[in-house]
Amino acid sequence: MPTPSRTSLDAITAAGGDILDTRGLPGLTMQAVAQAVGVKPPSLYKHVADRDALVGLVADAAATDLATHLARRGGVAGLAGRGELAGLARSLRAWATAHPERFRLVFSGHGSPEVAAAAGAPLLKAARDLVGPADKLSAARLLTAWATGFISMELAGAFQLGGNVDAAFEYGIGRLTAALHEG
Amino acid sequence: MPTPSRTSLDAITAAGGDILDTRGLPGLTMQAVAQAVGVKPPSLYKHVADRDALVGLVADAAATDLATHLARRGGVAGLAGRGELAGLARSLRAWATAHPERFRLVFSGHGSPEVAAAAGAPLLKAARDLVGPADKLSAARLLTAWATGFISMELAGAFQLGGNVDAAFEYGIGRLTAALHEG
DNA sequence: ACCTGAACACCGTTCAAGT
DNA sequence: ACCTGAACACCGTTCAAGT
Repeated sequence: MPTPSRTSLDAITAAGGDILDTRGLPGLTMQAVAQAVGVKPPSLYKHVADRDALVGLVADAAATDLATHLARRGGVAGLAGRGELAGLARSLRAWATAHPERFRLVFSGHGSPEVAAAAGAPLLKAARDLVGPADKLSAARLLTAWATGFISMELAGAFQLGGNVDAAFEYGIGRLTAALHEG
Repeated sequence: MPTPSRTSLDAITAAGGDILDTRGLPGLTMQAVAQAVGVKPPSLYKHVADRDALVGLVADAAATDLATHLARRGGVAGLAGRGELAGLARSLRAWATAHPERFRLVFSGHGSPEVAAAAGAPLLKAARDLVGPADKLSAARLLTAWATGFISMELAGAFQLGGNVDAAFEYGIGRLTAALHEG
């Protein structure tokens, strides 16, 4: 007699995201997720291959959330060129500050490359407006690498030497957008 | 009757580094390290508080290794200003490529902030030569954030969109050093 | 067709007992 | 003073048995 699923991939993914936020990646265990969706751990294997696959699902969901966050911000501002890139960088940092564990997971390589690439689309578009199609990929990578590196170091507590971290972020935005604008 | 230690912190740290290289951070277990130094797992707790502390030791050893690698390269080249920063960035990437797991660990926040800061000293010096003392901290952070972000994405396989990754790295060096030089 | 209990291998950690 | 065996809690995963 076929029994309807007592849980679902969506429920599992959502519960995984909540657990990631509150207990970090080490706390994202099969047991914790199973309990959150009201099922015993072995049942999860009917929906997911193993823990790695579950972590990948949570990573992809976070990347998609980030993508819509970036796309919305870009649309609202409607600025072209230099200001658009700056806005995207600030928007990325704001999202990372609100969801530090999700940010770390998105850029850790646990998700699918396709989903991660989709999240970078707004950046690619803004980069093309600034430097033209020939250099847009390199320019987008320059800004993405800097922003994710800066935010990762900030989240890891690597900015112990003092100084204003907000100011350092704005300094980077200013120098980078100026450097790209000239090219 | 006092018994001389059958192992040591140095041996434990060195074995931890080897295991990290070959089996990654998940493979860096108390059991694996104990076996490598010829001891049973409970004995490690006479030398180390817990696994987190052991991981921290390995991270600090890696950061120190990176620091000497960067300092040596800087000394050999002997270039001032713009070329020095570019050389340091390439040197960082070369070290990361040779020891990807150690690189990831160094910038993951598991080590002590003091040791990590010491590794950044050559960069701080090169930045001061280029932009002056007022902006040296922001400038060093700009280059460090970009380089670590770029390399992290490269190691995570985030550069799926094609294009020449080496060329993108050189593009970043060129734009960044130019932007800092003008300031 | 999905869920469960029981089981196994593995891991971190504690502690009393050895030398 | 350091090392060990035994033990405990926890985790991922498999599988036969339930409904």
